[in-house]
Amino acid sequence: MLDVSISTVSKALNDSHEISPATKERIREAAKLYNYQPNRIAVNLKSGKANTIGVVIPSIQNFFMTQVLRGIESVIAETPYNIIISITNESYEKEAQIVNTLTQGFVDGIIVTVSEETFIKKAYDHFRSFDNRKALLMFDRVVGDVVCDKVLVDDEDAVFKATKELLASGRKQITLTSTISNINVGKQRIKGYTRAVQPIHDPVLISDTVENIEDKVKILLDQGKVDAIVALDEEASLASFRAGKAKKVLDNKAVSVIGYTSKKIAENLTPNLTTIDQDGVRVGELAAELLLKKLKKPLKDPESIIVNSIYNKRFTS
Amino acid sequence: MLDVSISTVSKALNDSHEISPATKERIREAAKLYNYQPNRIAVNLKSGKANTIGVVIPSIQNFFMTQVLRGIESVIAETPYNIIISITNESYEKEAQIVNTLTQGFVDGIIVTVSEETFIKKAYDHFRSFDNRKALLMFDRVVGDVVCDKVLVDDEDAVFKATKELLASGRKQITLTSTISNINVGKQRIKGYTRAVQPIHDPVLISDTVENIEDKVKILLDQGKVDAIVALDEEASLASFRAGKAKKVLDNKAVSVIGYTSKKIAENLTPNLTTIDQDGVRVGELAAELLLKKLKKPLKDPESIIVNSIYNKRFTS
DNA sequence: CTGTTAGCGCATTCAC
DNA sequence: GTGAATGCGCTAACAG
Repeated sequence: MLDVSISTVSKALNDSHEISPATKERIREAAKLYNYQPNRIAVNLKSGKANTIGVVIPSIQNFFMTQVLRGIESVIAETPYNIIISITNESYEKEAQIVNTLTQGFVDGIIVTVSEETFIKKAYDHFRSFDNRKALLMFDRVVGDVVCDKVLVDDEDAVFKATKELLASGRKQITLTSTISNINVGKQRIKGYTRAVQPIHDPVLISDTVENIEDKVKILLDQGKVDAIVALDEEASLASFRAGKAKKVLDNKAVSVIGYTSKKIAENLTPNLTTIDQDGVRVGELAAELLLKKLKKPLKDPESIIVNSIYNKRFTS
Repeated sequence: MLDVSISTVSKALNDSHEISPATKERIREAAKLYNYQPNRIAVNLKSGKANTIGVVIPSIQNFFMTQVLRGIESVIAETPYNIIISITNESYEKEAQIVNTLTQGFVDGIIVTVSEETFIKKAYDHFRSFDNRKALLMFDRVVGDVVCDKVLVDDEDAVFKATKELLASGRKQITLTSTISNINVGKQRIKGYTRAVQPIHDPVLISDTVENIEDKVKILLDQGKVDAIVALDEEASLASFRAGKAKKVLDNKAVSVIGYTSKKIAENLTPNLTTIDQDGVRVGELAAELLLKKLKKPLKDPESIIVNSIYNKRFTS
């Protein structure tokens, strides 16, 4: 149309040194005028690269995940890579489908938190089978069997230490509540709790739905069998908190509740909730950095990094 | 390798009627064995379709957005389409870049909430310029000038009604707090508030950062110039709430706070927070349905749908 | 400095 | 019922 060949256009737009400044300028103007945009799909197909990394997570309704996303984004923003996020809703089928789709040309690598159903089914083939040249990194909920880079949180240790703190502050009957016992993260945390209380008393585990946790905690409180609760996730934390409020044992400090909750919630509750804080942003940053490293040197051995949590005491006693 | 041509394989895998059941079976087995996956990029390039819709939002750190995402996903899950989500972090540049990338072959249509910076800059070209055959839908924060399908929330009306309720319950000095006055949603809500209080008293607007809101509300409370606060977003709600708690005017019901907050937060605060609830899931569902409709009939005239909010009273007085 | 050609991986006519 | 050839939009090696 402008009396030049197609490849000249391509070269001009890519600022090739073999095109004269004059024609470059003409072509660029025409491109702007006609609002030409190179078809990324074709570029990807040709180059075999996507310049995109995929993030596959079970849910977005939780503070930790949004923090991790922020961390990933802050790192990736400094690179030419784009991010696409997909949500599995804790479904194995959806996870497998998404991982397959993404790795079929859309992305160069993926960052994954494994869904609950996948853990229950122990079905990990979708992580093993895809083209080895795609980079894979798991964070938070990882599968031991699958060989890949990993970014972990010190779940067992963090809960162990937090429980110890409770014991040190004079608590004698500590109950654990959880809605996430099906996934390895939950199991690790239970280990930490158990290891801490074992010398003092038998572990008391309430591993159930939100509603049932609230009811069961109330019963235990009525029986006077609890003076502290360790909650493993936000749902369990709030259920335990509500039970304590209902039984009026929180404001007078008869019972302490500590849990995994966002700062925003913990600080606005009355009384404030003591929490175990995970550094989600750091997890995301490390995950992104590690993946980028692997993208550059695909042959490197897989690494695992552990990010420590912080015990954020907000009660007095 | 299996003594058939490339096109036979393609047809067999796509279940073409021109291939004999026998060879189909052989090819499928081989495909499974070698874990063959058709390259989606190539398929897209060939077909000109992506079977994917893009969701572009400014942030994910807020309950409404996660609800909308759930709504979108529940609808899209019933279709052959995939979803990819991208976050703009309220940045114009990122938004423009993402919209351009996605529409260059990755997606068939996009669902967008416009970022704050884009509103401030009034820079909407990236929404106008892309290929008309891509479908575009805006929700929540929409640009009046841009012609496309829209799903809106009844911002002005909802705040108008809520403020009226406060007045009806005997409140006489209502202050508004907001961190979102730069975007049209915030402006609409301010209109609703103003329209409601105007007959009674001059509007009092605290439009600031979270920290400043908390301080300014405290000052107003000290001066005895407020007996109710309408907060336009979660940050403002919690800042106003903390100020009220600090001044001990909430538990004795001297002051009412109502705001935009997730149920999870509202119900666990003491006292519970009265809220204006947006039906995010419904917004997402409608957005997805409308976009799918447009994908089928690209020539239809743009539609706008308004989703009503619900006033969820949790205080007594 | 510019144009011709081939090929990325697939689906789809059109012959056979 | 099967295979050879063409092209999706682009880049890059090669000629001119």
